[in-house]
Amino acid sequence: MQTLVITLRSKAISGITMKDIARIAGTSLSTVSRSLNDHPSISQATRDRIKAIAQAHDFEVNMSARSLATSRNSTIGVIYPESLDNEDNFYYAGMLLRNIREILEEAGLDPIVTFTKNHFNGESNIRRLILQKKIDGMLLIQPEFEPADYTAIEKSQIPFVLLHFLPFGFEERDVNYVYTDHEYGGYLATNHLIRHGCQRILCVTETERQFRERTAGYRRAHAEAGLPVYEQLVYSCEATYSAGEKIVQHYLQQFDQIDGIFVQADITAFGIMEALTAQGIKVPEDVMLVGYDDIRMSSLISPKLTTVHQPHKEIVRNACTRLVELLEGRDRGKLLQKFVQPYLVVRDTAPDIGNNTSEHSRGFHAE
Amino acid sequence: MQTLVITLRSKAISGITMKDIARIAGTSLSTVSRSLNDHPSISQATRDRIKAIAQAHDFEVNMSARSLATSRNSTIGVIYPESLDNEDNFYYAGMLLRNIREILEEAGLDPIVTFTKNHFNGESNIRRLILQKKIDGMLLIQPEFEPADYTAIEKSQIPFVLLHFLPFGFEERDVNYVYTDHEYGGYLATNHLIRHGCQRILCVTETERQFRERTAGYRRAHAEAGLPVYEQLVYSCEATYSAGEKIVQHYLQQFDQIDGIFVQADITAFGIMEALTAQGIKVPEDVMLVGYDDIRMSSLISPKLTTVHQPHKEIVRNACTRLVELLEGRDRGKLLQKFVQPYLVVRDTAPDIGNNTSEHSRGFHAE
DNA sequence: TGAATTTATGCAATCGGTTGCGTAAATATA
DNA sequence: TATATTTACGCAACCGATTGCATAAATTCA
Repeated sequence: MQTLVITLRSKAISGITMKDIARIAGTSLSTVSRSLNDHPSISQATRDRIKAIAQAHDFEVNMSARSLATSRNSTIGVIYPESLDNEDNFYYAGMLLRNIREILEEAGLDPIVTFTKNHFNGESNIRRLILQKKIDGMLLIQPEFEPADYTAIEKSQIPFVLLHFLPFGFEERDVNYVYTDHEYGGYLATNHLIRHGCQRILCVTETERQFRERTAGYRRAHAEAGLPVYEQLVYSCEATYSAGEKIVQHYLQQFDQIDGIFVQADITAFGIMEALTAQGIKVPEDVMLVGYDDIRMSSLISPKLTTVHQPHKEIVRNACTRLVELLEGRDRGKLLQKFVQPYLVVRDTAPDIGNNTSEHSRGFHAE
Repeated sequence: MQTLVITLRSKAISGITMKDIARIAGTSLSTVSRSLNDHPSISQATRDRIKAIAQAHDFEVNMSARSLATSRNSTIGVIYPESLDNEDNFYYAGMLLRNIREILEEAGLDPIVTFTKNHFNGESNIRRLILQKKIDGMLLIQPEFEPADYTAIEKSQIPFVLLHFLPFGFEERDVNYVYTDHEYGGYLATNHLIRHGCQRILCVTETERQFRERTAGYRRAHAEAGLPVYEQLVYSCEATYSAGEKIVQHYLQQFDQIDGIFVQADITAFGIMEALTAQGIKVPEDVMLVGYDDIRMSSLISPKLTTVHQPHKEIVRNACTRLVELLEGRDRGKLLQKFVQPYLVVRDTAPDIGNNTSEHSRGFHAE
């Protein structure tokens, strides 16, 4: 189906400019600009008149022109590793992005998303974004940095906030961040299992920082309860579904001893549950299980997963609020280094003593 | 922890400009611009020399300036309804976005995402994006349009492609779109059930267009097989998890008759399976079940879901390719109105006759 | 009422590129 | 060798805003 398209060479039905408004209002261009930006030195009458004209003509400021003149863009870069965007982490990245968009919108900012690849990538996206002046602030969701990237960020002097991840060594640097108290999350999960009678708790972890911290919480819970930690029960592997099946295979002989599992990623928990079921091992009757992340699926499958919930919204809100502060030049000297507290969501795989499958029963906060 | 921040008033370590390069190279500004843009009327020698200088100084073009001069932005707007971003559809939206980002990146374009709210929203995001000149093309993922929005789009004369949804009436308009052949998807699913002996197939649908088309496929499969369609078995409801539970309740008395279910959304299928299990009805032994969407979860739960897969990547690739064409002014007269073919993924809830749970066994394509 | 302020507005430079047009130098043509 | 072309580059206008500085008009003060 072919169509004749007549391309008008006359400038399309594009919006009017401030110059046009000036002509209509019989004022100067500067007056229009100042009126629309609520500059104080404009009389109320003129301001109103000009705003009315702008409104009547559907005027919207040309952001390129404004950016060029002010070197501000009202867009901020959201940068996260490509690996956060894989099928298993999908929900996770989406959750963060969704909250980011929602909160930035209130501040009149647009997020522009880009990735950092894991494999080295000479032509760094970050550097490009900064130099092209497309962004004037950054939300960095990065477990670690390419040295070149971080150098580019620092040299650029554009404001940024780290969230969700905290690369090693950054907790003491003069950097704004919002991070979860994973040690406490690990403690909550393990303590829950111990309080419900578990004595030999398998701990499925990973090598990244936040997992190590969860394991530290696992240890603290044992210590507080006067229980020994069996090192062979601490198992490190990728946080994927298929890893869960391997783990069950690996510990198959020991499931008469193991009475609890703390899996530090829900997706892995699913793999484990599936494999356990296949082996005729029942959750929670034979072994209790607590996950970490509280992804959507966890409340849908059966039995529903008891898990540690990370307060994404709180993380994002804190980070965005701080970033906006920085963009507006407020409190530049302040430093936001916040740890948010996760909480336990008790469901079926490790139910509460009364066995009431209450949703969202919050754990105690650390402080 | 307080820190002393010394804000340098000297213009930060921002990049150099073309003017700087011109000075260094001892040429005019225009020559620099033309060199970097590979304009033909520049000698190879000059071009190389200038590019070398640019490279050596980490030059990146200031996009605001370029946009202002050319009224092009190399960003395209990705616009979808907020409802696609809810917890149940999450994976879905993420899947599309992910593919979009990947494909646009190859073309040197940045996506900028925004939503349309369902509740009326005078201050339309679309209009703002267009008038502010932040985007020079659009990917529209919209089941329908606010009249005001669509008018703004048309008047703006910026290129756009519809994908994934096709609002009523648009199939015959001079509009580029990529859409799935849902009728065929519905046919595939139903035909699979019928061929495996199902005679009374519950059809769980919804009111939106794509669902109606799936139901049309359901009817065609019946007609071809010479089977009657029992209208009371066609049930329309929201595509959510909880709806699934309600449905089982609603049809509880009839499950001695019903031998197959075609659920037009995987997430609803999960709700149904859960409720069926609770009632002691077994899938696939007592009733076979085919879903639609092939979300991640479908291949993870047990029994694994037989479902219709929509080829997101193909949809997105077609749409993006066409959009890039339009942006470059190529084939403006052409019209891309493409239907992509979904295929059936046979898994456990409606296994193949040989009962081999082969993944990704493709259905036959319609043409 | 004249001088000192304050208020409201305009002028013009600037942000960093792109591009039509003009022209000198280099090359091809007769 | 004189002329016609082509090649390579510079000039200057322009894109649409913002903003420091100057100034006319309005207001306050003495």
